[in-house]
Amino acid sequence: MKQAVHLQDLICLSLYKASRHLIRMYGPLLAPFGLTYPQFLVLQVLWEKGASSVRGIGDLLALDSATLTPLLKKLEQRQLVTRARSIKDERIVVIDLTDEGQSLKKKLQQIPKEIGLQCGFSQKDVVELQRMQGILEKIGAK
Amino acid sequence: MKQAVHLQDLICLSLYKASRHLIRMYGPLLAPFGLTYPQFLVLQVLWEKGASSVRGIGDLLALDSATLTPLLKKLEQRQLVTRARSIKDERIVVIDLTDEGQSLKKKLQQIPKEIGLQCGFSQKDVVELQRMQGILEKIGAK
DNA sequence: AACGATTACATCGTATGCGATTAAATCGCT
DNA sequence: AGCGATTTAATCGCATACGATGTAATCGTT
Repeated sequence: MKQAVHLQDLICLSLYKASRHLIRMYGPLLAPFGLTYPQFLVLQVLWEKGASSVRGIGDLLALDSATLTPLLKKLEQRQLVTRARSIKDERIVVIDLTDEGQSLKKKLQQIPKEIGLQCGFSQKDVVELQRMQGILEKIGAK
Repeated sequence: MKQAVHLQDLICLSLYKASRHLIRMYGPLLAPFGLTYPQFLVLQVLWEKGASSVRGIGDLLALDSATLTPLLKKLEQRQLVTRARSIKDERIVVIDLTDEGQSLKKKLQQIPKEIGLQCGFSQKDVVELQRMQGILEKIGAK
């Protein structure tokens, strides 16, 4: 009953630092395209899933409309996506890629691998990190 | 040369989601004390290390003065910490706990364990997570 | 049909994060 | 001692995050 919790808030602090560090690594690679990491993630969703609702994007990224709506408006202003109310259900706003947004896929899609290299992970690290994924997904499962 | 990078931005997205999810879990536990997670982290540093410079805190949490200065001013207004220029080196601002800040330690220190329980990690998960730590620290090593 | 509950977004307020820049103090080297 | 380089904080601008709230559309039941 003695053990003080040290700067090992262990898991959470490590995740917090590692997450921000990786996002910072993305910065310089995305800046030439005028994009941020969350914006890149939204594009990634659209490249993979096609037209999606705000909710659909938010479910995949664990972000709500308070964060996504302003972000999506910026992507719309950049002409990378379109925003339109669904006809079948007026509550839903459908986000879709413009040609320009679609065309970015080829230019940006190798960035994650780039980051992986910069991290200098060993083969073993990669295995660990992938096993870790399962556990992290569990955390995200609410 | 074919493999598209799917929503497995793998590592980074998982970290990003897991980190935010854990921080969200802290929210309700810290709110009664009027604290946020980053503020709690700063207090944790001070509880463990004692009086520290802004830089010293920032090194441990990977945050710079642009983030810490406003945050520390808030903690100062709450009377939880003091801010004072060092006499030996006027560049340095020394942050120290007030009695009130010190006294919060007992009340807040069990929160991380609380979170751990809520996550429902198995014994095995914990081992994995700790092994993961080493890898994550490597990421944070710039 | 009608109406309370639910769902999907949008908006507001507050609190981070961080790149870039500035200002002041200290260091190092000659 | 003198001065350019470095170090430490603070400031600015912009882009998230998220709890709380508001609003309109749709759903479920009666």
